[in-house]
Amino acid sequence: MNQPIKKPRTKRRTASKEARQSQLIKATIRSIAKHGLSVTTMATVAKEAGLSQGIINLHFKSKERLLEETLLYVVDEYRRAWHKALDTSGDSAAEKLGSMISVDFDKRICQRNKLAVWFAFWGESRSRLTYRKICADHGREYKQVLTGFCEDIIREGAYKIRAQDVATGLLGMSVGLWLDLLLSPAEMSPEQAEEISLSYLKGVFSGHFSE
Amino acid sequence: MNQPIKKPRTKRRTASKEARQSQLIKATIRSIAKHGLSVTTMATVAKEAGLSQGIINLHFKSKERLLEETLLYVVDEYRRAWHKALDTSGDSAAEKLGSMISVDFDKRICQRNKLAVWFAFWGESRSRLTYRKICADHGREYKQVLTGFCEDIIREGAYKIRAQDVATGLLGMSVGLWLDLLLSPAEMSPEQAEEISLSYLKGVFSGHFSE
DNA sequence: ATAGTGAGTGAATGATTATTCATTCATTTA
DNA sequence: TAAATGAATGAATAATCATTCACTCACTAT
Repeated sequence: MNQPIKKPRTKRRTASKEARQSQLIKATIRSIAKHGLSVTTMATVAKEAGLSQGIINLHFKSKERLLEETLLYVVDEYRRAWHKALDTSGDSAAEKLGSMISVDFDKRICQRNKLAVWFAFWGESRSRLTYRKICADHGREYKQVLTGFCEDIIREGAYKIRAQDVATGLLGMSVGLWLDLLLSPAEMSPEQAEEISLSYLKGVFSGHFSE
Repeated sequence: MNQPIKKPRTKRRTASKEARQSQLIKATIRSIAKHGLSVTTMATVAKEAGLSQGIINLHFKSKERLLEETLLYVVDEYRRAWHKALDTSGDSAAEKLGSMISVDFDKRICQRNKLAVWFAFWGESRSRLTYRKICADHGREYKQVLTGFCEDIIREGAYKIRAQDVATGLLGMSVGLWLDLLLSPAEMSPEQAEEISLSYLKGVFSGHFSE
């Protein structure tokens, strides 16, 4: 407190642990999107972050941990987004379902950098227990909530279909539409994708979603 | 022709170019499924094939070419499968559509090793033009055919939905269900997956698919 | 049989990469 | 102000990897 005047001639070289970790995770996301997971090295991440080689091992123990934390970050951001959407949406099951769909195609969630991370880790999941577990844990929770709303709607409308099947199909369709957004952004927009998902819901729950 | 009797004391050490290349591609598929693409090395592939280090550079110029040929192999196998299914299925658009779906969940096509390859390359596609092009070229053809049948059905049934949207949604759902088969085989079977896809078609084309 | 052909090998090479650590430097504490 | 702290650096290290190539071996043609 005794140095009120101080020219910050150079940029701050130190930052809080959390800020640096977040900075490195975001750099990892960009590196995976730009170079692919198998060409993402400590060097590409450090360069992307504008920091030095050794800093990743300082903040994360190893490259592997950095990658796990990156996956966790993306999964958790998605999880928080749909939890929040459920909190602020209308009370009916149909409205809840609709708000979950719209999160899938929210610009923040389905931006290409993030989608690249999802697909990169799915591609490695078969051989990496940790990745598979992170994805499976979230997927289980998500599908359970989705199934609950479908059950309500089916009860209300006496539809002849299994709730679990609709939930699985809906989630699956989001994954496939995400792939379109990732690989063919010229031929697919988040708005179109959301419309396609809604048309599925109109098809199976005609009494609830046909405006 | 002058040596009718010959004890093959050791295994044949030479094989035709095609046989070796096919052997190496299949070994690559197993390696990607077992170790993941980013841990698949010349050594893991050679070991999986039961051959020596140098043989990959002999038959394919580089690791990169081997990977491209592997992706092409899987894509082409899938392409041939649905072409063949269209040749042998009934004439109506609904039957054609149904037979394309059943190819997606044919044991030969959706076995986990193959699915691991699809997702591994999708994960790298953003940063590799060659992979992206191979996937996009097939995807375009597939979706075009699918859209054609949807147009026929929509015309026949006067459904209020865009053919392209159904085709995109259907293809997307297959991708998502493949992910379930890849990551959670205990909770998803090809039969269930096919049923879920069909329930989507029943929803949007109720007059054509409700038995 | 013998020479010739080319598939196949695997040790050697050079490039890349994750990790370590002695050192530097900004900031805080005394 | 001086000492202490710990964030950050980046050169050095050790490990891994793709590629090369001189050589071996199976098979064919003469």
